[in-house]
Amino acid sequence: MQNLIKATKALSDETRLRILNVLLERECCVCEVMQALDISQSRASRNLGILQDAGFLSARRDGTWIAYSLDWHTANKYAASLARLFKGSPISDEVMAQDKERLKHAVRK
Amino acid sequence: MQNLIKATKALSDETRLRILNVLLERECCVCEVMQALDISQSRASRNLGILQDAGFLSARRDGTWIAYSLDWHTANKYAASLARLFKGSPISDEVMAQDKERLKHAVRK
DNA sequence: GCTAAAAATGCACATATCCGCATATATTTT
DNA sequence: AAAATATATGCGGATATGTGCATTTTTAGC
Repeated sequence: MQNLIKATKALSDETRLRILNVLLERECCVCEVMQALDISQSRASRNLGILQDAGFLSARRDGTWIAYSLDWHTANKYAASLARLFKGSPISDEVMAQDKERLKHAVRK
Repeated sequence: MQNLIKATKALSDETRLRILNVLLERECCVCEVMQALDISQSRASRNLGILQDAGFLSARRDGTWIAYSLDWHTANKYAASLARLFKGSPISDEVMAQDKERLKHAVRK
């Protein structure tokens, strides 16, 4: 039950849904998430951490960067189901659209 | 997006998951939920209200009682998907099992 | 209308959550 | 090893959430 609570709690936040939305496009490092969502570094990092802890994301180091991506084979089966649900019916929303647009121009600088 | 947040927030609480668990068995009034979960009246009522507001439950008056049940045709499509997910892989858990056991002996008194 | 029973709600309190700011940690490059 | 860059985290403050207690609201039966 705690796995499910952790997964749904992770999804019940606008910032984190927006992060999932951009990660659905492609893997991102913290600095790209910052740029796409136009939020602070600590905010991006913390929320990525929460999503990872809940089982939604996997991370791999890529040089100086840490690339986060959706984890479709997570140990948390609830996170897996929820992520597939999210992927299946992505949110059409002005904010989400803007995030994706900014993501196109996000760079690892 | 707010609908999804409301739905996942509603699910991210142990009490409310336990309520859904017993409602998966059969429709219940507040006093039956109280007994099944062994919680206070206000706690049962409030959490039923939150689940209803999020689109998971429908309520109908039945005499003195108000019978709550899972709403499979809710307007909140996210709640609908999540409820089906929950139904599809119910939580096997000692607490949940106890709740269902107590539900058997719950009465409208 | 009055009483009894079920359910909802105002209030107060404890705890949890989210964020910005500043700082710490980790990795690469020189 | 020092500097630069990316990421993580401790801390404090504002807000949100969950609950119990007491009270109010709603309905049924008389």
